[in-house]
Amino acid sequence: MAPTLIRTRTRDALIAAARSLVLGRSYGAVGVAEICAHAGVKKGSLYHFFASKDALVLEMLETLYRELEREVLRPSLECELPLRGRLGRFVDRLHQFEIRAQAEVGELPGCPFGNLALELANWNSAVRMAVAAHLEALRGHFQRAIETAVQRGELPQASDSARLSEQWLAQVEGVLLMAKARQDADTVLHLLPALETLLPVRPVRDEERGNH
Amino acid sequence: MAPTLIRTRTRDALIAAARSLVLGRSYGAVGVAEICAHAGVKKGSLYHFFASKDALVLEMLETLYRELEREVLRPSLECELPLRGRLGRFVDRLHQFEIRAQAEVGELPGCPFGNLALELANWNSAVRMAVAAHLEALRGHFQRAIETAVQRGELPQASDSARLSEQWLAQVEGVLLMAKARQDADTVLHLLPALETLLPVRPVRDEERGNH
DNA sequence: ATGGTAGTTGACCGGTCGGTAAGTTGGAAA
DNA sequence: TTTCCAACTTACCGACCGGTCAACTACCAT
Repeated sequence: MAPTLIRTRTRDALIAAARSLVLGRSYGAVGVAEICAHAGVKKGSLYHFFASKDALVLEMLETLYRELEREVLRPSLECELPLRGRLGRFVDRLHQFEIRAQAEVGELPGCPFGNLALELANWNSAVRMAVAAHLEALRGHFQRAIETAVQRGELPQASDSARLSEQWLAQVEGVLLMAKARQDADTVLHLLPALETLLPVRPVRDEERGNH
Repeated sequence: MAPTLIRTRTRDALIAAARSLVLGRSYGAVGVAEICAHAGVKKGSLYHFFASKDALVLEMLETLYRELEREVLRPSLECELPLRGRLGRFVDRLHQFEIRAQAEVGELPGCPFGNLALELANWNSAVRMAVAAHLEALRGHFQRAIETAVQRGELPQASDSARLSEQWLAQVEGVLLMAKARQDADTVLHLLPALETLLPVRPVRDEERGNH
């Protein structure tokens, strides 16, 4: 009933088209004409619903991040497992996310936020700032998972959760960059488990684990 | 005397301009008109020396990679120090490379090859293939450094140098992505030492080192 | 002096870019 | 039935894209 909940068919089609095309290529390599054609809509309609190409991409990124949180981040990093188990789930969910996106979009997208952060670095735009904010939010998920593990005694009390989360983010972005460059989702499975190695203690043997 | 050694002033200026602009922004965001203006040359001259924008960028990348090898890779990864020392030098040289580029170009470039690999992924062009080749060459430097360390007994004989070099490359690319997104060269110093952590043994204490 | 040639120039090409605005349509409220 | 407005279409804009081309200049070998 709330008017803002009425999502027009055209509006959704435009967001979906922008998502498919921008994830498959890049921001600059996709034009509004192509987005409209892919959505089965004329250009004028795009500018009826969105103030600009930027505004459309901005909203697409918003929905994309929410989906990433719902299907990858929360089910893995916030579950009840110990940290290593959560990491395993994260790698697996991320792998499946890439595979699904590859099937839908036609190209393996890597990390859409990392991609745009690189492409739009030194470009003053609202998109650039939103992308940076999403990357920071992603890092926040990592940091909270680490802090939870510290509280549970799985990691030393002195662990620097801020720096560790940054190193995790760097590793994730680097692995996704290589996966996209190679168009190979399995690269995620092969390289991302190294996230464990970045932790301040070696992989904990079962008999060693517990409060210390 | 050899005719091919006569590098015209114009030619060099075009390569330098392409380097400065493409590193500062991206491939798609820089046009030939802008490159020519930055080089103080008219567009016709560009197409006298280069067959296309692609050909110019291709040659720019070639010289850039040679410089990277000369000033970063070889002095660090191929020196006589133990692996940890070589890694420290690598981090430091890379940090200085970013700072110098930031001073010359105006923007922190991150890894030019990683940037282009992302931007041109799923784009069939000669530039894309050259970029992939340069990334693979970079990984080769890492792998050789690791294999040398194995031969010297600094790492276990069973070390998987191919996979380790891939994880290093991912970490380097990820850190440079974040450094570029933040336009902060110190990010390299803060995050890249994690390369050590990816090695199959914990940081070796001095009294522990030696053949095993 | 003369012809050849590498370098340079400016005008120009078709195509595409993001964006605009006037006009048409259809359905719900009055 | 009339009015009104959101949804949508069509035609168009100026700017810029990578690239072409014929003409011109400067210099060098003959």
